[in-house]
Amino acid sequence: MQSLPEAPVAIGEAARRSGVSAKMLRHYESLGLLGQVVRTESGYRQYTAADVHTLRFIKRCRDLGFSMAEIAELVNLWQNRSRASASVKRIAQKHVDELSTRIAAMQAMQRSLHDLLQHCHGDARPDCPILDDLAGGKARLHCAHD
Amino acid sequence: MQSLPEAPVAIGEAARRSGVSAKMLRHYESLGLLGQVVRTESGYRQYTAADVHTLRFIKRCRDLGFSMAEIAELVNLWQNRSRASASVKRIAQKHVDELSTRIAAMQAMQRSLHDLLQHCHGDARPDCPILDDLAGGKARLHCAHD
DNA sequence: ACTTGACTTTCCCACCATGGTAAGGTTCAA
DNA sequence: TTGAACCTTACCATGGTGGGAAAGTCAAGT
Repeated sequence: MQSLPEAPVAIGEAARRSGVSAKMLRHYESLGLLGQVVRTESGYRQYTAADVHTLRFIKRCRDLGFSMAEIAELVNLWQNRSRASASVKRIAQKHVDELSTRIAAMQAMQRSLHDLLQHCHGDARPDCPILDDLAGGKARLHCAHD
Repeated sequence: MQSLPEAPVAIGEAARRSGVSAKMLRHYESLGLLGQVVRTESGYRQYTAADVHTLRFIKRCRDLGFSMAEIAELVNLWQNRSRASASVKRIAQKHVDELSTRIAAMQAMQRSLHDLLQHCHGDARPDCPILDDLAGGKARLHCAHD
């Protein structure tokens, strides 16, 4: 007999329904993201449909790269009916900006490495412009545009 | 009196010259990246010019995003005169590929967030398309191209 | 010679999000 | 009743870095 969608479920089923591991469910609870999770007499956690919904919310936030601190804020705002959408937008905008910074940093790394790769013959010989550049001794490669 | 560039230096000076913190110098040593670091009678580490050079090599690798495991390989290759440049190129190419994957993932996050931001008025009202999307309840925003 | 302050040593703890494992209790169906 | 599947808590690991405590060392000034 299957439990109705509305009936509370144990942690394994909640994990399946939310796409978050059971381990993480306990962790999120310890972070206070789920409030009070009801227990059975024997101590098993009982997740309501609302809990599973919150977990899916958290999952989507994680997939978008928000930190747990940001997610805690977002969950609070989500559950606060008198929130201002500006608060949400501010968090999201800040995260976008951080992503931009990190993407730019990684692209810079990639450009440098790409240049180095182009100059390395990559055969059995020991001389290697990549190592020369990393060592910083000889003239730095800066001729990606020549 | 300043020490000559060739004279061994203590950890603080080595940190200054390499741009790596003293904390990390000890850590890198514990990872075996520097081999045997000479000590004074009283136990102070003495970094040679070659050590500082290696540290700068490591620093540059870190700046390019290589993992410590990759750096350990690169340091070994760098110090191995009979290396094949192909080995270096392989490591660098793998790293570039990993960077590409991570950049693409972050850009996907950014696109999603960008779409959400465009639909959120961001004022004092509580209704917020960002939260609606994160909650996954209402229709997902997928109209970046409309 | 003594003090002071800057430096160094080792050792332990914290981060963040996640996974693993171990030892033990619970539930349910065959 | 037994065994499988599930659950509980508690501890450890990752990776790269920082912080801090307690103690030893060094150089310069008084």
